Amino acid sequence: MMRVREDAIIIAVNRLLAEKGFDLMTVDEVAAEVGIAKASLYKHFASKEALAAAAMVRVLEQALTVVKDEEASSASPMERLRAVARWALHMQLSQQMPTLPSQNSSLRAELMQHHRYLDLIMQVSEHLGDWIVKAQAMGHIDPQLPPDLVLYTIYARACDPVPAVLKSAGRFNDEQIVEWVLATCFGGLAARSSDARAAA
Amino acid sequence: MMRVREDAIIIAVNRLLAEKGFDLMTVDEVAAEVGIAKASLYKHFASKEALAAAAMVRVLEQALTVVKDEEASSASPMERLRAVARWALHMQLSQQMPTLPSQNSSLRAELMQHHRYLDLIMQVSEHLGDWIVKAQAMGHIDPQLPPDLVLYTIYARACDPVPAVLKSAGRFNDEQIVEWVLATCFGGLAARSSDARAAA
DNA sequence: GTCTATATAGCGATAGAC
DNA sequence: GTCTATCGCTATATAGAC
Repeated sequence: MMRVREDAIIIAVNRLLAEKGFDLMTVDEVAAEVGIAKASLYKHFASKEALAAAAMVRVLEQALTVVKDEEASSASPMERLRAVARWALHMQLSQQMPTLPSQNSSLRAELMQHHRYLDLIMQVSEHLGDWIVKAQAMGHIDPQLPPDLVLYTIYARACDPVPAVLKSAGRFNDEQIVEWVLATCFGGLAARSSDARAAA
Repeated sequence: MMRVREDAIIIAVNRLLAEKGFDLMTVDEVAAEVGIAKASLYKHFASKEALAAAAMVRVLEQALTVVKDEEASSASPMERLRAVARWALHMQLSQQMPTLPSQNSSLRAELMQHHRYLDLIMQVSEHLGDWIVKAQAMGHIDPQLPPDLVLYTIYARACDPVPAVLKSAGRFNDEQIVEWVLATCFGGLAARSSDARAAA
């Protein structure tokens, strides 16, 4: 019962974080969206930062599910990385990816003490990191790039501003935007030899 | 005299925007950094949004200078694009690139009415857009990518979170970080045929 | 646990003297 | 134009009744 209510709260927080971000989201809005009083909210979560942390935990749990589904598939490490990046881009375009400002120190402090958050980040990172080194060994990911750089670059797709800008331009639908951004992320802006063949 | 004072204000705003972002920057901090009273600040700029707009105009003027320097050089369109992206990454890493939240509506509304800001954005975009189509015609930039996608992807390097994360990891210096991020932006994460040769 | 009502504080912006 | 002092508002968080 209490769990159901808290789920509703987290879903509302998630939506508002995706829509306006942490700084512009107000606790009053969250309470209004859930349909309860603000004081009741604070019976479930100690602070605004705790609300954001709970939303991040939720999306990381979803991410871990996606990761484990890929792990159980027959896809190659490179294909798995693309699949996770594709999922993150879809989440972002459908306003379901909460984005937190990396600059807000009070929020960072709370997240760094949130054990479940840290544990989930570590679990996801370990799976992705494993895929990255394997994909590099197979020659699918550039073996000269530091694995951390590859990992952060994929993580950054979750808060990439390009999809939203492309969407507001209105010339592409969500599927097309995701594929374009994936193409620039993994393929780069520069032409490849295969591009020359395709263009010819 | 008034111009000198306003320059000092804009420089302070620029630094604070780069450090904490618009929402966490307070007008009191700006006044303290400049060394004047807050009320005096408001004699020069009508609002906090106007302060941010002035900082954006300043950095866009610098960007336009970089663009025109490249235009006057003998570099190829592709090399010019790389050079501008490199400049933006250096500005970001040295805490001189003001980053504005795309979600803040009051700020967006003010910027969309700021003629000089819009004019500068347009000028820079026209130069970059010209280079992009030329680089595509020369086969240096993937001709299958929409030019707008390429433009936004390059603009996004100015607020890419990856450089700061790599820097905080502490394993690379600024020069190396810039080159790694440029490599992923233009070359992509996936291996190229030339990578296979280099790795062998 | 839920509510109404309120405490507390920070911030953007202004008044008014000099 | 600069200052001190303050207004007015909003937002986080809490008190206390039910």
